[in-house]
Amino acid sequence: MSKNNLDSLNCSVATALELIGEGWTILILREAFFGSRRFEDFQKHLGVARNILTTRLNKLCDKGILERTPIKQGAKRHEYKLTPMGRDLHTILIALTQWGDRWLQTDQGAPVKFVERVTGEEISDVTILSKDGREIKPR
Amino acid sequence: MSKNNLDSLNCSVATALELIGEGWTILILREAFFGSRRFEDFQKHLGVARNILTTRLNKLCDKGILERTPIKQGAKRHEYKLTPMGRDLHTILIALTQWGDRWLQTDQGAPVKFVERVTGEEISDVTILSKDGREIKPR
DNA sequence: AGAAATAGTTGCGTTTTGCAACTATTAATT
DNA sequence: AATTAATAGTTGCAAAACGCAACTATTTCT
Repeated sequence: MSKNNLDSLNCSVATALELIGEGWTILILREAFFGSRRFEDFQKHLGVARNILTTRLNKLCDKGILERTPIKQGAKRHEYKLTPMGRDLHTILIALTQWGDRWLQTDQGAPVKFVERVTGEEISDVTILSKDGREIKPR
Repeated sequence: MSKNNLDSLNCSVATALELIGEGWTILILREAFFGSRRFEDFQKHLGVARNILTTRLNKLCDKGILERTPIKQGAKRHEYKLTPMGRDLHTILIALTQWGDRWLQTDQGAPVKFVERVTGEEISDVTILSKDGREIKPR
């Protein structure tokens, strides 16, 4: 997939995919949402090759989706945290998860449920709403 | 990205990405939502290499996201159409588009707006709702 | 100080992509 | 019906991306 081709499509989806469409990137972001912060966390949970993880984390930081901050003040080691731009990817992650749960049989059902932190209630399916709040179906 | 690795994560996101996470696949699906049906439509609009397009369309058909149907009854040539499983990807496409529009500067603003067919009204941002309809923010 | 943990880097083989030319079949034109 | 153009791939080869395992360099812990 040549960068030039995608650019020339001049489309938000194409541009977004240049940032988060490479292999492992979305899974790395999912791990970040689930609380992973450090290189070894991501590596152990995902089993991704270390050199690939390095390049993905670097790119995500460069593009402002993750940020590197010291583990504690004065420390030399750093951790990778979602920026607001990164946290805003939650709709994509949840839409992906729910689509997967609806259409792809896994052996053990839906292994992860999203619940509200405050109430502990499960969230509902992602829906596309019109500006006045009615649900919209495709086409 | 080894298939084995992803499988062992046993996660809807990982499984979903095995189907739609390869290069060009999501853009092909976007074209399908925009009305492309035939091989040359996809190829011309995206500029994707023809051999890649072949393998992606085959996989999407194999997995039930697209289906091949004769262009008209009795015709030898076929077209690629979204199945219900494919149409249900609209949340992911819209979430991606809206994230891109919010965070990625393109030279000419948001080039595509999603509108309701019936009313012509623009749709609102994708939000994650709790089961009783309140909006939920990440964390 | 010494040992263990952490965070990468490096080299190399494999796989996936991209490109362009070529082929085969179907549909349109005369 | 024969010829031409359009459509839908296929093939071979070069370039880029990925995967693996071993190695290195810092930090942190004891």
